[in-house]
Amino acid sequence: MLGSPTRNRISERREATRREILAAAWDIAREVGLAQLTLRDVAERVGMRAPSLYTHFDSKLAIYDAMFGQAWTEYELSLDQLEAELSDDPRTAIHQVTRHFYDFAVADHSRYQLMNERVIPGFTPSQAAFAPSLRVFERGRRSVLALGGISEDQFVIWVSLLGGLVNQHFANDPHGTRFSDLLPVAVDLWADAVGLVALGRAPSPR
Amino acid sequence: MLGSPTRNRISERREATRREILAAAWDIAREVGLAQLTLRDVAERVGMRAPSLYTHFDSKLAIYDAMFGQAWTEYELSLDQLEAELSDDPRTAIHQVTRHFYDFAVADHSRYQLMNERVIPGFTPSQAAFAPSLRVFERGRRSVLALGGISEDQFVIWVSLLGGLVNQHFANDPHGTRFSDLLPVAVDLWADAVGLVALGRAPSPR
DNA sequence: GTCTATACTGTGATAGAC
DNA sequence: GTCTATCACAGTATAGAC
Repeated sequence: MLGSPTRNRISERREATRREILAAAWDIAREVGLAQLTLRDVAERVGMRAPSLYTHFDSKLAIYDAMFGQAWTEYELSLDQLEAELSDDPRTAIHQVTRHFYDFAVADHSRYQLMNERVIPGFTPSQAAFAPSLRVFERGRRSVLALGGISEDQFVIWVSLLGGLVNQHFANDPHGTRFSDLLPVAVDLWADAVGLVALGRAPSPR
Repeated sequence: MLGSPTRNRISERREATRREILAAAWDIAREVGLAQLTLRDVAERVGMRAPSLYTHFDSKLAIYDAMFGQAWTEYELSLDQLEAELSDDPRTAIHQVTRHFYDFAVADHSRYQLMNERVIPGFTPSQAAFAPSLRVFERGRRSVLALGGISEDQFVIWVSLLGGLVNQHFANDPHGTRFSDLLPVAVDLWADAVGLVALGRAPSPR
């Protein structure tokens, strides 16, 4: 019964409506800010009244939760392309991985806030929505450790540095390239300290 | 006229009431979270009704603004003691400065959110409240650059790394010491990379 | 000047008719 | 599945008592 054609058409329609709602929510979040999102605005954009959204989502936080899952899934998918282009040279590779994350983060402030900051009062991602986030972290961890000679501590420090630079960007130069320009400098600083070599030469002396 | 005794007593009373309101606001923020603060709760704690707060503050955001100024002023004052205790050894000194900021940040999540993250929808600090924050930054900048051989870029990278570690703490281990333990490791990594010597020995090889 | 009572607006959320 | 009506609770503007 669950697999009957009728049942499928209905659940497909439901899924499409959910996606429509989420797309509207993203649009509004980008326009007015993640926290300024209101259910009435979202409903209006999809041609509904606010209470009707409760047919598709349990609460406003459930909408944020689905958006959280979408954002991390989107990033997870982007990793496939990154890994296909990844250089054999460890020094070049860490620059690539860092740049990839940084550019994704900086491209959409609302998305970054939802993914990595807890800006929404009361919001904590559900286990289901958190899953892609965990996978991404593990994948990044393996990528970086695979560069050779990197300790767990050094990996966490790299993560912290990268997150710190993104925060500095949004706090102090959200429309400029100051921290984007600083990114390779920071990566080299870290790579020098952990002794990450470039192919064919010794760790660069600074 | 402005300096008459009556005028002073009145303005002193006003100031005391403002401080009382802010103290109540801090208490509630620590209990229920910075963003969950409501004017009715604040008013109740000081024995008023919510609208009465508007005699002393223009808006809820004005209360956050005053709290922002208080927090940075508090940190600014704490720097006097730090600088009195500061070691002559550059390597030891950077550990002290870093630890001082980290411990202050981690001691009060609401305070840190207000000072360094933009968690309150619509809140941007006023120029007046921002002044102590700018002074602290300049003072920190001068302290670090005075250690010798540090570039502006390297200073900004230190700031980013420090902020990143605090964020990681609140996001992933808010009640533990994981990132506190990692702090000296991160500082040494940075100090090694920028060639910050310890007194009487060469930059430590890693 | 200080505080209160009242009320207006906008929010997320629920109940029940269709 | 979507609507209307309504609720509870925010921040806050206003008028007026003291």
